[in-house]
Amino acid sequence: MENGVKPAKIKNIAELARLAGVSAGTVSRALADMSLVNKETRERIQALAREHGFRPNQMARRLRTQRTGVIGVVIPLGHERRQHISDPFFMTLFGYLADELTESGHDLMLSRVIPGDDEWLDRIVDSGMLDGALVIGQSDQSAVIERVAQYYKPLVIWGSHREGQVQCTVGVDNAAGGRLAAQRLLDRGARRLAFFGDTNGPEIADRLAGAQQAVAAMPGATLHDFPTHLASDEMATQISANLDDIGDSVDGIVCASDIIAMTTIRLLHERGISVPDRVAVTGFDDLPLSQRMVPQLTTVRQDIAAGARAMAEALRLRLAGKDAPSTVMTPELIIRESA
Amino acid sequence: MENGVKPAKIKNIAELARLAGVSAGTVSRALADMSLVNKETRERIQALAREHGFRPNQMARRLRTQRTGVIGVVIPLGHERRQHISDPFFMTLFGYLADELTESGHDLMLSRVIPGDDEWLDRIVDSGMLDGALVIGQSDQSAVIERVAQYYKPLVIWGSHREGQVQCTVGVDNAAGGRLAAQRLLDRGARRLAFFGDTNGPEIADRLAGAQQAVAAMPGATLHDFPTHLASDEMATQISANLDDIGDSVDGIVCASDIIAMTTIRLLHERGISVPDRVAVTGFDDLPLSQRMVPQLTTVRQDIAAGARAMAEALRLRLAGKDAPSTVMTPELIIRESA
DNA sequence: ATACCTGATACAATCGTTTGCAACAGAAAT
DNA sequence: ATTTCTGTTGCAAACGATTGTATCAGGTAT
Repeated sequence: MENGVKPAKIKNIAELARLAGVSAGTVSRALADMSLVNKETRERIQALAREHGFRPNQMARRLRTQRTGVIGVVIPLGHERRQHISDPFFMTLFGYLADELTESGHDLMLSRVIPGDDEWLDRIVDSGMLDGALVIGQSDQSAVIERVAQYYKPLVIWGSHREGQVQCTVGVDNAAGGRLAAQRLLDRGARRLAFFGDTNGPEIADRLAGAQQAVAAMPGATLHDFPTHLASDEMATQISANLDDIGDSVDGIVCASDIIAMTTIRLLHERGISVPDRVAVTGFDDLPLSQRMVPQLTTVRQDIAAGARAMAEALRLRLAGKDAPSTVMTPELIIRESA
Repeated sequence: MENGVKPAKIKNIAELARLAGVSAGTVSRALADMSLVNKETRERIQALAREHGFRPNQMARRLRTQRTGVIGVVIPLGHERRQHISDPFFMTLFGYLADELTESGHDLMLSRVIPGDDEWLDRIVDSGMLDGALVIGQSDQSAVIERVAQYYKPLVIWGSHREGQVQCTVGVDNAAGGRLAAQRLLDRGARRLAFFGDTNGPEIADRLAGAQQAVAAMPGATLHDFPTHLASDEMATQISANLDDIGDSVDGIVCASDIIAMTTIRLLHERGISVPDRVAVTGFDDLPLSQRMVPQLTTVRQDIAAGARAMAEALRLRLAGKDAPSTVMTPELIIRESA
């Protein structure tokens, strides 16, 4: 090696075995550092492997052992085809999940799915290349997820928990969150509220329902909801249209996400409408950046890091064959400047 | 099926073959929809597979075909151990990459690596489970990357291009970017500049170098650089310290990233220092959120989406055995409100 | 009647590991 | 001198697909 000449590339255990003058089985055991093989042989083989830069083929290993060490992360884009993976909420959650799971030696595989039929999730969990799967957001695919959850255990979902559900979910109480946001606006004296969000999935629908409850309990208060897409390019034009529609008739806006809130505030600012004085705005998520903007966002906090931890923990339990219940986290109102 | 009874689970091609009364090979070809097998047989087998929810094992398939359809995405955290995957710039780039590559049928596997030795990248590309790899950021690992790039072709790096480099990089001209940012501040009349960023990796070092060039060309202007970590929790306290250090002696700050700029502006705001009137601030990256904040960020745009496209394209070429050169993109100054 | 296609299917090798079981040498116990 | 361990190693069967080659029946050309 001193002259820098690379030894010929070893491509499998058999070749290394021949080189070492032992059998393939012994090499396999030696590389796994099993005490079954003599310490000297073991070290000799390991040294040889290192010298030749040999690493056992993972595909073969996984085929044989029937486990992959890979966790699938899936985002179903059922009702929102144009949404991208680059959506900040998803990316943030994904980042924390990655931090959690790579810590415990797993790899993450990302799949973005546009459900074309009812089999998309089956295809993923039956592909034979995953030890478990995480689904981010139920979109409008709750039924499919529920069906798969009945036969595939190592599956954890980010989303809303419903009574009698088989699927193991992690998420905040979205109705409570919606209530908190609307209540905050009402407490500030706002009475004519609007809701910006796409209610096709259960999560946002719950947030709207919560907001409606709060408004119903306050005599004289009204709430009007405006469908608002999440795909970033459409969002701005749609919110613009919403604001034109509203004119001066609204004094508080419950936004279904921080991104929507951020865009809304930006557009209000452009129209010379001051936030929170003329119109108060609440977000939902408490993304890291919502405290970095001006004005800082009053929002309903989902503790994304804690959520990721809960998902990882539930998955670990389920991978070990144990059962893990759903986690419903309590949302927290973070009062900053926008409402 | 009308009574909802699930047929017994088929677990491999051989069983399905027995059930269909044909050989395993025929089933394999039928599922691949090859015209070699009779149309009727083919459809019968496909129907049978669908009915039993059978899907071929991907591990076996990949072992046999020697290709995996998986692209590895690696972030080396050499000089910045505390940085998380959840870093917004990385997540944004990763999102676009995912959009690009899932489009062409690839899956993405994420690995976060804290280089403990010089073999971390070898381990990844030799693992036998990847068709190719993307490395995000060179950190202080340029030498390792360069060595691996010499023998492993389907490898594309996000980072700085240096003369004579073997590795295929995609990235902006960081020195030019640094120059643009500093020049903008000088053009507004600022003369006592500061640079916030961690110059251990080549990218940020280049940005600083560019800024220094611009300042050197302007008589009477000065530039002082302050090391600033990227890990989000440390960043704020460190910037705070920087600002204390600076006092009133600075009228323009070149920040090495949008996140640093955003945090800096926030902290200036808290101290009652108006941006851009008292101190002008530039960012770097042009993350989607930098136009959503108030004040909107004046920043040096790296077209992350275009970068992702270039990386995907270079990788596709290299997967096909062709050669692909490095791409150096021209940074663009985006003038908004902060400077 | 023989030779020659052609379309469809079966056979068997292969990908590179892991792992239960057999084998074997040398030492200790009888 | 035979038996019984004990510590190592080799052998060979999985794992579940893909794919080049052989086979074979039926039809057409000679």
